[in-house]
Amino acid sequence: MASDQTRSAILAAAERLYADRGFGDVTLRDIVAEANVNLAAVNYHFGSKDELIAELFVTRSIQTNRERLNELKAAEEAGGGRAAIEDIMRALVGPTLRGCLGPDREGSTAARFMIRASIESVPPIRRIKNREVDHLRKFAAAMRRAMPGRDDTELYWGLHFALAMAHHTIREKERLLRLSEGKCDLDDVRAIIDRVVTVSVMALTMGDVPSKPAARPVLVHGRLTRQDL
Amino acid sequence: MASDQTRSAILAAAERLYADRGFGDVTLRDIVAEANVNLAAVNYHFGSKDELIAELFVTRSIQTNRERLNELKAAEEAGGGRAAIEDIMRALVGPTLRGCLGPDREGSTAARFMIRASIESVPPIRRIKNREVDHLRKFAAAMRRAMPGRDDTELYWGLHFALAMAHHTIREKERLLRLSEGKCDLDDVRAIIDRVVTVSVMALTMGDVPSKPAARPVLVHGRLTRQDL
DNA sequence: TTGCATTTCAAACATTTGTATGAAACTATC
DNA sequence: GATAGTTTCATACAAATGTTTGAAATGCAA
Repeated sequence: MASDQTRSAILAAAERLYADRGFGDVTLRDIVAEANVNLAAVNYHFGSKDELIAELFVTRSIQTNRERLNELKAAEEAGGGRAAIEDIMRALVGPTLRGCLGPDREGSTAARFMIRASIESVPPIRRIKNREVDHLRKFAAAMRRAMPGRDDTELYWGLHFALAMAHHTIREKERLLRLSEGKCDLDDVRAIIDRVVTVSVMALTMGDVPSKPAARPVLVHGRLTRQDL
Repeated sequence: MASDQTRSAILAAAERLYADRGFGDVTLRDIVAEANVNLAAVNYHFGSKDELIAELFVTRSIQTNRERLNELKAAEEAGGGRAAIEDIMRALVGPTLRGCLGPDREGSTAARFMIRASIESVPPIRRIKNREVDHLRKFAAAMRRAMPGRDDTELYWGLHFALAMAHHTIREKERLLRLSEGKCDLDDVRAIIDRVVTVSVMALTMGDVPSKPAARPVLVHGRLTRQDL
């Protein structure tokens, strides 16, 4: 068997098993059994179990981050170098939410894996997440351009809350579903993104002159209307 | 040694070690060494390692939940049976945030333990968290009374987002601190609670007639002013 | 004290786990 | 087809871990 096939088989099997049963319950022996390869193959190809997990997570993270930056770039080009704050937030939370939620994603191994990675927090994944700060700074910079003069602190809190809503929705979607007795539609990803973006923008602009209704973000961009919520 | 002393010593040592080093890195042998008791004492007094962890978490959870319900009750009594939505949200996120953040809490074992429990997600703790839905329903009910006529879906999303911001702030406080280069003050718990409450109420009321500026939550209750944000 | 229940203790158990080894099989190049 | 490099494989290793055991110690009531 060609070397790449074994590598790929391990990656695929590992992602599937981790997605289904979580990191705590899956051993290397489970993985190699699922992949139909020898136990030693994991250490031969990846060095260690942790490096295997890291590679799985890095691969998916890079995909998401690339999508985010693509969306951000597109929004900035469309706005002539300065994107609207709403579009920036959309670029931030959209890829993550689309990647993990939605009816078609139910069967997606990648989606389930990323949800697991979000819920459980194993050392190799935590190490990678810690490097995410550099990536987020690009969004902070874009936000600063979109809202010049605004205090940086407000900006960071807005960014933080946007990620909070997105990740918590992914993490706790089962609980929200149970709490709301199915009333909250976790499959309508577009609506969820709109919702998160709207609240994020509200949080970011809440210091704005309250006497001018036109300054309200929901109205400014016109994309979000009441029925979207 | 009296039986209770051993039990207490194990609980205290376990909470301290879990708080400092996380669930993944602490073994029963570490705990009994720290507590100066015999290895078998854990299984004798608690049955299993998981039951020990469960007892630790349940104890702290009950404290938080009780504080939440007390605040809710106080708010409802003050409002003549119907609490203001802002106070309900404050009762929801206040105890958790106060319990885990703040300069004085830095050295608190309980606080660090709960942060760990929020970050890592071990099976016994996950099982307990799943039962939290019943507790949250009481807040959903209070919210329903505070905002009659509003669609339940909106209400659940608001509740969900409030918890999202609170828990994510606890979980990711280090990252937010690093991202903002210390600009976000994670020690000013009162300000953080105000912030989370304000955004939550905004999220809950954002469907309200946008043409009437007076309907904006920040202005309605008057307690939150611009300098709070 | 005697007797009974509770608690402590040292030691062993029984797995499970990731990793290492060294030979065998395979592949590609000359 | 011989050789060198790569990959696979069965097996062993070594260490860690939660749990159990049965005896010893302790506490307590009669």
